Amino acid sequence: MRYMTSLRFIDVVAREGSIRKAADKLAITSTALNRRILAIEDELGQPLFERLPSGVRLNTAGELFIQHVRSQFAELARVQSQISDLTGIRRGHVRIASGADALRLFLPQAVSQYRSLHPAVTFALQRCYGESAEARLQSLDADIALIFAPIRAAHVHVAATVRQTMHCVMPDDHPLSQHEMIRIRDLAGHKLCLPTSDSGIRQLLDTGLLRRATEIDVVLESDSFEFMQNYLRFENTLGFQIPIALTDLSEMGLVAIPLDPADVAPGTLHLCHLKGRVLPVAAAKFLDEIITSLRDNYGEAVDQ
Amino acid sequence: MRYMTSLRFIDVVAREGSIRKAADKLAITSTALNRRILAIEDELGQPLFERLPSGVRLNTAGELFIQHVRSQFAELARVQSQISDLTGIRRGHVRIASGADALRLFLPQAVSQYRSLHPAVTFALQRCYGESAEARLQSLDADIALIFAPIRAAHVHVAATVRQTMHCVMPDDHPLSQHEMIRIRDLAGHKLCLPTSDSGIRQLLDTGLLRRATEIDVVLESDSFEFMQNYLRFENTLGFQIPIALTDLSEMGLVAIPLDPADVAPGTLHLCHLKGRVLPVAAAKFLDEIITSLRDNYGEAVDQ
DNA sequence: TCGCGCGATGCGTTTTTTGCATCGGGAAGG
DNA sequence: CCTTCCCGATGCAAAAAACGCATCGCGCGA
Repeated sequence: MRYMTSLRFIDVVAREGSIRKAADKLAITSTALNRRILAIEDELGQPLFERLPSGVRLNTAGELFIQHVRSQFAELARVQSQISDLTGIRRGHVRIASGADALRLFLPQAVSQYRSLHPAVTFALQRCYGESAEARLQSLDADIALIFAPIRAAHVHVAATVRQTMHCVMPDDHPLSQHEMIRIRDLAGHKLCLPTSDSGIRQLLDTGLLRRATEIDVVLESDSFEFMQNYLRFENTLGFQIPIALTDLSEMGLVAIPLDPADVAPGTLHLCHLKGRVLPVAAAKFLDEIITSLRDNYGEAVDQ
Repeated sequence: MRYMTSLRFIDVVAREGSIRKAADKLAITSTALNRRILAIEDELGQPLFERLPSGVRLNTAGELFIQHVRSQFAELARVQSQISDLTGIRRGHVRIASGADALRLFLPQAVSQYRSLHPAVTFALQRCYGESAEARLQSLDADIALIFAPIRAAHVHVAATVRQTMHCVMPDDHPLSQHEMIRIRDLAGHKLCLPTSDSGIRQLLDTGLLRRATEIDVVLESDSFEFMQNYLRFENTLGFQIPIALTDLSEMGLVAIPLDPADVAPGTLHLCHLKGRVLPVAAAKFLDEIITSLRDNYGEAVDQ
């Protein structure tokens, strides 16, 4: 929308921290951009940016204003999507912030199923962990977040939760592969692959392992589940995963066995959006879909 | 704010129902206005107005959009007032929709007291009854409403309520003037002045009188409390009023005597704003003030 | 001390917006 | 049935706004 040009510009300047960099990104001259900002500050009666030698930075008023600007964008998107829905064709763009877990299989399936019904809806999937996912909701860079970690920020609304029991993944010829359930003490003497510590899985494991004070043998850390899963096939080690991230293991010669919940507490996957925000039609309906899908596939412990 | 010009224009067109009339009001030519509207419709991808021979009218998409536009204005006002508050000077404009009751004495006092503390805050007071006050909250033409009537619309949030016992107003030489409390049956044989039926007072009275099936003698109806109160001094009749609207009666030779609550149920004065809306600082603080003031002056039955 | 990168500003040019004149079409009135 | 009036839409020229270029002043780091 044309009338929002100045607002869009301000948003970019705030993100870039420099008028010249923002101007580059927007493909205009710094002159024009600078004057737009001066004009708005003038109309508002006070500056939004502090001028530093290295660029600009939002002041307190600017922080308030930029939040308003971003909510305007989100609101406009919502209204547009609502209007499009009147014609019968659902349009829109849904931005999802998710941990790597749900990006493996669950979200690809869910998104493709939704898009087969509503081809005019586009998606953006951003991989990120707990706190940064919450931040993206706040800055309106994401509509929906799937967070496998405790929710910290008060501005996040949890639309649904799913309990996820930690699983151990291993080659099917691994010594532990015949267990029905694995205890922490069983891990002693085995080689482990762990996710990096920003992952919710790792945080749960750390809590469990620490409590049991078990001597463990970590041979590898990675933030890529795919890498770790493939690595297990070459070195006979143990990986960890939650159900939502479990792909079809058997054809890779792998098995997943639950850890005893008494040792490692089940984690909780949260479906969230920004509190107080009315989501665009497309995003709201997609959220409904995945809540239903989670309830159907990962069962019992889904709350509204 | 300049960047909102097109939106302001659209709002005026929607209200006027005609591009040419709106153009007159905005002191521009219909050409310019027309093209702005076409431009926005073009950007949005679909028309917002139906073209009638006599002018234009919002279609469904337009209704959705205009609501968005108005909420943008309200939001901007809120942010501006919040930013002004940073500098220590509270600025803003508070629009209040109220029945005639509170406009007599309570609101004049409350507003003047607030303005003595915050002279940069301006006020608009709109006299209107129940349903239309609710409509003004919805269309964002008012920030706060004082409604002496049941709340009908779901979009209205009640911030506080005050119970108001119905009083009978009469010259101090009236036969009933020595009563401690008046029953409906006492009214038989006396001449009455009643507010018009859009008033909350009248509605309460009608309920009470109907239930008692008392024969009453209505000599006069008016929507002006001031007229009625003055009229009582010339013809020895009975008027009705609630405490918040009672001015200093004794110096006019009038007295107010409560009606028995068993006969006429006490009414409820509601302080409302639009549900889900964040009020501008000035409006929010004023609301706090009058809630406190009501609690102090009209006592017991104030809820949050 | 010099050079670099930053935001601000004067000035000529380009793009956008506006106003005037006019068209086509439906509604009301003779 | 025709005329008249008022409506929104549109071509074109003038006015206004936005833009880009060149340049200034200033603080930081080499």
